[in-house]
Amino acid sequence: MLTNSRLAYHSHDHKRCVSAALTQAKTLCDNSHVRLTPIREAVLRTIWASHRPLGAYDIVDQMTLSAASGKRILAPTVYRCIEFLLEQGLIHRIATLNAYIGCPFPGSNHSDFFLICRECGSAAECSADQLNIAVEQTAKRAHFKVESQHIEIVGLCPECQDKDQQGCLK
Amino acid sequence: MLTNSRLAYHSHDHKRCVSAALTQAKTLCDNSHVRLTPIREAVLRTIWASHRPLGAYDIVDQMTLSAASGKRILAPTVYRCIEFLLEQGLIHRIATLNAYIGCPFPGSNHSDFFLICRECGSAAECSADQLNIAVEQTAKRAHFKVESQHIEIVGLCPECQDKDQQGCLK
DNA sequence: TTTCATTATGTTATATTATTACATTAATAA
DNA sequence: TTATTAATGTAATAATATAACATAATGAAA
Repeated sequence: MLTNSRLAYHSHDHKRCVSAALTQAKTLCDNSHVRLTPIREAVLRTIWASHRPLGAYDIVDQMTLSAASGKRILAPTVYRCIEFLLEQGLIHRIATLNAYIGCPFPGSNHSDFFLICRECGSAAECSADQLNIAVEQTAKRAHFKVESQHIEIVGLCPECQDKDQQGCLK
Repeated sequence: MLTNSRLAYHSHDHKRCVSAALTQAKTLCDNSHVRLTPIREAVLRTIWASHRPLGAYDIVDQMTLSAASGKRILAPTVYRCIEFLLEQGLIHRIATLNAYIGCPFPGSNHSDFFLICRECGSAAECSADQLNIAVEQTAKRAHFKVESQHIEIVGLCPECQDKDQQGCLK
């Protein structure tokens, strides 16, 4: 099983996540002969600021903040970058949240399986053959031909389970 | 496995789907001591007009059309009914489409597993233990505690596969 | 039944998310 | 260079969803 759950839910050197994501992005875009422009890279970097899915207008705000001398990045620009990054498989849309998250293993086989912590907001991605097979078999019994799948799980990540045990939540 | 895929994807006497849904809704609301008011029932009926997920403003438009003498039903009213029906498990939100669909087996165990045909737009719901187990096990390997799940599959329903074979699509 | 409290709906305004249309600039190819 | 295509800037607006507050309907208690 492929997953970034260790990183997503525990404190770690996040700079390494970001640089790994950017390196992979550059390689993939090179190979696909598409351009990872400075703005697209900046959007990707903004989304990778944490393991929490980020809304489109959060990205707009963040980028406006971090841009030199308050240069405004407007919604259509951000949406165009999001569209590009989705097409290249570098980010995913978390549909139940209308939010976007970086893909930790772009280019690899995907389950499009997300574990979203309702408490801390962090989301991990997993890819598991067993799950894909179960989806395929269940669909098959309905004579349905699967082309893409999207699975969102909401619950508690390991850290927030601990806090919950200790009565630290709510 | 529980599914309404036969009905969802093939021509059938849809009036029976609607009346079954309304009967179940009344029973469930009675048992839960909540009120299925005329407006809530009308929204449920509108959503059940087909097996295709319906957007909130589609519901607004449909209801305005079918209401006597063009009485306008406004967005907040519809959203409040949607909220109620979601809470009672009588409808589901298809997150990737921002749209709503009737639940064919409210009150039963759920997988929240939807098979959405990209061609005809119809969606079937399935509930399969095998799938729930696969989700649970995959989450477990990430030490994640599942509280709710939502699975959307996009592809081709049986009828549209046939049409595709015959070259009738695109 | 009357009164009170609660729940549901009506109405206006507005917040949030996403896209269209068109102008301008930058990158690539002939 | 020049032509072509791709990317970005900008203003306006569409589509989806909610807030705030007024009014009406319902159910429970006196």
